[in-house]
Amino acid sequence: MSSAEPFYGDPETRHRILRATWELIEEGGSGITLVDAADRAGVSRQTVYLHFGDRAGVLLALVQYMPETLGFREQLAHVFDAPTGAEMIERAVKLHSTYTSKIDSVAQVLEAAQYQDEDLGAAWRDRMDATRAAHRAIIQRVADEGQLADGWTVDTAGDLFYTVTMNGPWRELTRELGWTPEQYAENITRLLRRSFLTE
Amino acid sequence: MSSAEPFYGDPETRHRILRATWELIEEGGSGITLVDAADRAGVSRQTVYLHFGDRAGVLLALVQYMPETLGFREQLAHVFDAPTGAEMIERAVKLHSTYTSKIDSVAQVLEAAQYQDEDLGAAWRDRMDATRAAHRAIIQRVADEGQLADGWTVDTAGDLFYTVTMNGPWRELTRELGWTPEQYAENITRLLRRSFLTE
DNA sequence: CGATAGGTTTACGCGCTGTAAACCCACCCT
DNA sequence: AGGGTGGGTTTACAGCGCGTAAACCTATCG
Repeated sequence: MSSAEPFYGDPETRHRILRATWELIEEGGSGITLVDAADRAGVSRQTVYLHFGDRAGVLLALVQYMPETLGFREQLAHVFDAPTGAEMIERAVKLHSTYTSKIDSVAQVLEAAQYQDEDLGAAWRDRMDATRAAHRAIIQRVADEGQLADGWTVDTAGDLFYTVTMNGPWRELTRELGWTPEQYAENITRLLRRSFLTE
Repeated sequence: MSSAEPFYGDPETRHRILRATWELIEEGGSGITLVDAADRAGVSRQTVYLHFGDRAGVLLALVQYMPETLGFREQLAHVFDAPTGAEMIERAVKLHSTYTSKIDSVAQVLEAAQYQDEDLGAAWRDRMDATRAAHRAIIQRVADEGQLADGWTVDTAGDLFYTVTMNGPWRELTRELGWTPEQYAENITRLLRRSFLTE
């Protein structure tokens, strides 16, 4: 029942629980337990329940908390400030790569947990939909400039852009195959430009 | 301790447990429990432990069982029979798409579970490495034919080919965005060909 | 006819989740 | 001073799934 509980308790405490959870997931992987998080936050387990209702509630809160504390909105604005569509693609991939390197551990846990809690799943899909819309908008810009290569529609290319730059491939390339985030950005950008843009 | 237990018990029973697990995951998603699997297989919970050691052991066995029962090797051979590298790419993507549509539910569970059991993680990585090698070999063939576009190395293009055709993007496109496996194959093929092949 | 393989039944301990209730303390208000 | 209240703590308990152990059943085979 992690549904939109209004404010409860000291925001400072809430803040600390979220940070603790975040840290723990980054360090220790997925097997994080509420006791761990509570301990790290210097708080009893029950306090966590007071603030977030249940386990999924904590993760749900993290979905908002992370982009906020990392100033994601502002960085995204910079992408849309780009002069050309081609430049937007490059900036978007770069942002995606650096941002993902900061949140991917948590994202991985969220991805897995989304199927076990309805609210959490909905929140996650919300973010995905927003991401997808942004990618589509970029392709739309490319098309408006007459630069979208033959064979693509805005929808198709937008969806491909969105899915190809999802966390899974990024994770595999950087974590398992040893690519740096910069290499990722460079090569994915090349892949996309060659496919989507007219010469 | 799901480590390579030798044969134990009736192979038929083993078979039925695996099929039951497979079915349940396909139907019900990730929250599958050993009781569920045992019940469906018409067997007691302890029998499952006798055959597979523990939960991870069942999934571990599935990693082998699925490609075997689906005749994956043979289909893969057909990919490598292709006359040209470009044709190999097309066949590989097509195979990937149809095969994934049969195993993705289970794959999703395996992906999630791989971090909680060492042996299972190793087995999963094994399969991933094999997949990656196959993709690389295809790109190598393209390069041998002098068809690899400027800017790519075999390694880089191979890794991109491998990661772009991972399950995550496939899942998102088909399950969430409503693409058919055929649309997926067609568009991913277009994406890759445009990027990797010389005109 | 006894041994063995393949399963079943019963039972137990463990860890994590989620809920509930009683209590504690600091602060504010009158 | 004294009562209320908000924010937390402590203790306790039920439930579920995993994993282990031991005793028992029953075909089959030499």
